[in-house]
Amino acid sequence: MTAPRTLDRTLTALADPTRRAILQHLSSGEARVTEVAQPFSMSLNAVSKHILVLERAKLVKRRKVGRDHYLSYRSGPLDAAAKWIDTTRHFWASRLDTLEQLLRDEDAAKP
Amino acid sequence: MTAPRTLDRTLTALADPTRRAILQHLSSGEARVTEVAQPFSMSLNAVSKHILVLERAKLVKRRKVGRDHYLSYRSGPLDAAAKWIDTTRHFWASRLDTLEQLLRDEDAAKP
DNA sequence: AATATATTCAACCCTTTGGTTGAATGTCAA
DNA sequence: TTGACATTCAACCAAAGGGTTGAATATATT
Repeated sequence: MTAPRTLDRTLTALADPTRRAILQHLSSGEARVTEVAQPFSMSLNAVSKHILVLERAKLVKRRKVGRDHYLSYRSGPLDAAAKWIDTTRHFWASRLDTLEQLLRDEDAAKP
Repeated sequence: MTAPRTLDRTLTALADPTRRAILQHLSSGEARVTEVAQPFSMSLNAVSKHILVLERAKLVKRRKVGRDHYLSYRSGPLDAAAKWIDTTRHFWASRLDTLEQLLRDEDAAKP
């Protein structure tokens, strides 16, 4: 299972449009920090911070080559988050279904 | 499609263990604010605020009966988030696979 | 050696967030 | 009506988030 703190970090990282856009951009392959920052209207430093958040969440990996830092997308945490959400969702759905069934039965019993 | 702001709110709401626990609790049916707050070691007011966050994200619906507020879980946003994550994930996976394929081909072409 | 480039570090500034306490509001029950 | 209960509102606080600017570091280029 995914530790709660890990899930926190993953979801927090994903809960920001800039960071989602960064991941989007990295989906087509590695890119350097400056390249990743280029489309945004904020400072390079701001993007650098966003990248750090993604890195802490292990959604992005960094490979340093000389002065260049190559960033790449890592699928692990997103897979884990998807799995968590999905199992939780299904679990809840079945619980709610059961409840509904129960209420329906109770209704049907009323003559 | 889910509006970005909506997705932000959903993910932000989920990125907190207290709020996830609240949803967990609501999965077994409606509950009043005090009931929901009972298991936590924080003040009722703090929980009330968390509920508000869940409500803004439409993950929780409130039904007032006299002085009691009955809270219930709504599946919509979680379904949407799951769908978003999943399609994004698959899209990226295919992109990365394609890239890998490309590199493999290029490698194979080298005599 | 001097300069330009890629990136982070550090300090600062707002705003938001997650928590507190105390008072206010609305409803039920004696 | 008086008092207990369920809930929010309001003010406050400390910490975190997202942004800025300017300096520092490390590597390339000339």
